[in-house]
Amino acid sequence: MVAPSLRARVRAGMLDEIKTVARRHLDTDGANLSLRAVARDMGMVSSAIYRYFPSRDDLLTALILEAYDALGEAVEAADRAVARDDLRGRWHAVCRAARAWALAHPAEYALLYGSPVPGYAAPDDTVGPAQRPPIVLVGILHDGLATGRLTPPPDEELPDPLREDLAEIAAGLYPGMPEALLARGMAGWTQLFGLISFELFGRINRSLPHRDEYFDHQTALMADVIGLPRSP
Amino acid sequence: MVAPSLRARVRAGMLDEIKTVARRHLDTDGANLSLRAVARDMGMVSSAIYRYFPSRDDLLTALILEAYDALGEAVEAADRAVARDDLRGRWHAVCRAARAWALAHPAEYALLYGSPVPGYAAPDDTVGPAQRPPIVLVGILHDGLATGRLTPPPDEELPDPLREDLAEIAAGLYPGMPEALLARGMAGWTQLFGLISFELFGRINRSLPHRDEYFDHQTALMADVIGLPRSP
DNA sequence: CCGATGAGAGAGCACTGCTCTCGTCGAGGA
DNA sequence: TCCTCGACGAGAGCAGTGCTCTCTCATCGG
Repeated sequence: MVAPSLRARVRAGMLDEIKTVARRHLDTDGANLSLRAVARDMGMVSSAIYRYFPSRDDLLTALILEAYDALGEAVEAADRAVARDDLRGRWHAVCRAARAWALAHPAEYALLYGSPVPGYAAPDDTVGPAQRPPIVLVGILHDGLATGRLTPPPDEELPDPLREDLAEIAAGLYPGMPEALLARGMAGWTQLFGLISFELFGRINRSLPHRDEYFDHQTALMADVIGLPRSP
Repeated sequence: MVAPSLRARVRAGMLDEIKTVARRHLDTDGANLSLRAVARDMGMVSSAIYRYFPSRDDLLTALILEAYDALGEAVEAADRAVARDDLRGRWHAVCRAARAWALAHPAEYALLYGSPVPGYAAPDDTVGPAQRPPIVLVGILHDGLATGRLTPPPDEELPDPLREDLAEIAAGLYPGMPEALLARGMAGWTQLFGLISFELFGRINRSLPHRDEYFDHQTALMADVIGLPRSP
């Protein structure tokens, strides 16, 4: 491992500082991030930023990538902190961690799961980190199957094309997972995302002051749907 | 009813035309609507738009209001077109109508349910139209209760504060609706929104080509959770 | 030590939302 | 019928944006 030159280290520091300042602007001003404002905050001129990021969208992409990883790390850490065989506890921990991260970083969450920025297409680098939360959720189901604590739902009538799609997804994660169970896991993930988005984008607050309880109840409902056992 | 003056009629026509052109721009360029571009398309100068909308945000608000009403109308029409006692049929019709409207008007859907435009606060006029879809969904539950076709879920252990919140919401819609059932209805609404958003914001297409089947299966799953009877 | 390279500054372009002013023209009242 | 007031559109202008180009200077590698 060769020691990086001074220039390289300074450059890495600048990259970090730009992203930090940009993240701060994101949290206050929302998604329409101003490159010039970031540069101004750093005592630089806007054109200097282009030495580090070829365009504003690239800066956004970097922020999105880091946000995906931060969310994924938070979710995985929450899962790790619970005993492996406490399936329902893991489920709730993961859901709460995702919500907590979103509430703590609303602008970044909006960047990840809000309406796509027009004219901006997320590069392929993002699909990996983006799948970490749902993979954790499905991992709980897999562990439940493996230890026999989770009995898969009765094999309901799935249309063949859908069954094949689900089987292919399962093959990439945990081969042999029953399609109906995977579908329910995805329902849980969709529900989790919908819950957080509703809460964050302000379509629920008015008439539902006790949001923690509501969130826990709704995620518990999905845990029931999936069939996670009640007590560890 | 007094006949509106020529000037008033011309003004109303201009308002409509501006909104129409703006909607067209919305569908192509996304949420960052350019007032100047709209004016250009109408052969006007940008400042002239300000005779009709005091700011860009007000134009956006008008579009949002109309979009809420269009979605609400589509959903209510779908509900009306099904026999009242076919609860599950109504549920699916409403869900499909919402999805179809969203797929047909992605930019407007993003305006309604995507990340909030920074610095823009939706005025109170929007809460009414915004609640039309969930009210339709809950109406299905209410009809099911009234006709005895829907048996409410066992009264699960709801924390008291949550039960009170739900009771208050129920009081404003259908007094006496069991809180646990209302909660499941809201879960269905959250799920529907999450499904559409995932599909529209491109976080699902890659690995799930048969989206119609997936959507129907997921909404059927929520119909099961709510307890809607299988056949009419 | 010296040339190549990276970094920052500054000017400039096309664009944005928005404000202000200035003619013009139509509708309603005297 | 005339006249006044108000609505309307045009145009210039301001501050801000992303981005490009050029110029200068410090740093690094050979």
